[in-house]
Amino acid sequence: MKIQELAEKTGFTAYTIRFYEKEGLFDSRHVRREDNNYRNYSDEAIERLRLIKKFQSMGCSLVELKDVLQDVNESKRTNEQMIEWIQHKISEVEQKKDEYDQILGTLNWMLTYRTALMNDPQKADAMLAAFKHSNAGH
Amino acid sequence: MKIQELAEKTGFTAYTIRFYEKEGLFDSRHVRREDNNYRNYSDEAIERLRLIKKFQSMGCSLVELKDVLQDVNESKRTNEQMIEWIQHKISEVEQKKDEYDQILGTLNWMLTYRTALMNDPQKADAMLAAFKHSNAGH
DNA sequence: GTAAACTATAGAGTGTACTCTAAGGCAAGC
DNA sequence: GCTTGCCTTAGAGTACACTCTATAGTTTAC
Repeated sequence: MKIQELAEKTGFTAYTIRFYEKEGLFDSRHVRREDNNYRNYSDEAIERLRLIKKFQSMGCSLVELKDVLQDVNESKRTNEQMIEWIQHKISEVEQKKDEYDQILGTLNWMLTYRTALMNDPQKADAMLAAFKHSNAGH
Repeated sequence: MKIQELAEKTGFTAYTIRFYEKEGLFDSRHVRREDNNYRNYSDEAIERLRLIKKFQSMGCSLVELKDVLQDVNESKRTNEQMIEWIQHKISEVEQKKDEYDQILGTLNWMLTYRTALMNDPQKADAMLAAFKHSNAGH
């Protein structure tokens, strides 16, 4: 498929897809050139972009991704290094999930507070006081 | 407390803390000036920075944060708008958590694959084949 | 066969969030 | 009183991830 089609199928712009190629995030499994020099993408390119999106959302830089997504055969890293990296990422993601639970707690507090502010100002004051008190002991 | 102390207590640099002030993320609850023009931070500044860190890790920009963290009294947004924003953020965080579960799935697959590559190459091949097959039906 | 719509490249520009430099003032220890 | 180190500011510089412009070639529809 051509670049515009890939862009539409993945939600990236054609600009971005070319940029990712320049950054070394694709190889011959994903793109080849036609006789007219147009890029021809395989279905694996879709998978690759989905994977990039996933890893990016967990805070991976493009440089890090480039390293990690390389084919096993041509990777600079040994298999042991890769396993180490994956384990590290797994614990990072698990930590992020915990953080998100904390954030949910904060957001729910804010929601309750803002709702009280409208319906029950006295309760809102009490919440604020309780919050300040809970932070007094660190 | 002075800026260096706040920096050490929160893990931000003094540069960043001043930068955040320029961006309007603090108010008189958090910083005041001494006679010598030095910034004097309250304990609330620590809380504020922790909150900034949290919200930032869920993809909030500093501009968005500025809006949201403003005191109820001087906020540009109505309470209703704030409640809407909070609810929106809550569903965003819940979605992110789901995404992270997916990523954990991917990472665990990668870990199993890489381990197999060392100990049981036949299994690794089978995994790769199964993976490609699972993507054939979208 | 020509206009519109797509493709290509190199390289410039943008937005976000820092990060640092330069030049000067203030504070604490010797 | 002087050095060392922290504080101040304005503004420059950096890193990252795009995002677009200019220019040119190719394909498609009429």
